Amino acid sequence: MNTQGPISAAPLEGVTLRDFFERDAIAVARDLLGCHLVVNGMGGRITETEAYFPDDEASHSFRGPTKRNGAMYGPPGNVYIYRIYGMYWCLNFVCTPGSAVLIRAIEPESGIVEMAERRGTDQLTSLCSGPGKLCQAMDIGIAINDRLLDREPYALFPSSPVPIVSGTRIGITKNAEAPWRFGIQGSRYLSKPFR
DNA sequence: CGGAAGATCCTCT
DNA sequence: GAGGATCTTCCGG
Repeated sequence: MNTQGPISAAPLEGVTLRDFFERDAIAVARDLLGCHLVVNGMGGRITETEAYFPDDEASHSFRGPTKRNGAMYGPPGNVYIYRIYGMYWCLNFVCTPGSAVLIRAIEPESGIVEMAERRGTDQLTSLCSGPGKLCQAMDIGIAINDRLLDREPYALFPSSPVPIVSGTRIGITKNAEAPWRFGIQGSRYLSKPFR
């Protein structure tokens, strides 16, 4: 676990929540790997992320602000949650306006029993190994959209650098060749292996 | 105002 | 690996 404080309170060498997120989404997506995310007492170590940009056809912000993506234009460190395919939720952290990092997978650490219940499985590697799965496990939905990460029910803790692998993003058709998916090398807790 | 697409997941085969 | 579930959002007409 972390021996430092939350990113908001006891930053990595004096880095505030804003300083951490007010950067290029690729840098943030890489630096988030290994960090510990806890929501409502549930969560773990972030193992997989993806970066999205305003001039990126695959991004919800590509055509500017809408009712759905409003939270993407909130302050750095804001949370953007949206429904996908009519049945799952996805969790994002806002960087610069219209840029965000999709949290795609987590290695379960806290609240495992409750997460397993919500997911209907005891398989540790299946609890949070996908953007929809981790929201279901951690009870993340629109009720906690558009909030800052340094406030309840969120808590984010820093990490030392981890070995990183990258690849193309999952499930998109536009701008599909951009290598903006990142993961912890060798992790068993990914939505899909990197090749 | 209709319709197609969608940053997914599960269950088969 | 393919197909279905499920429904909101947003774009085009």
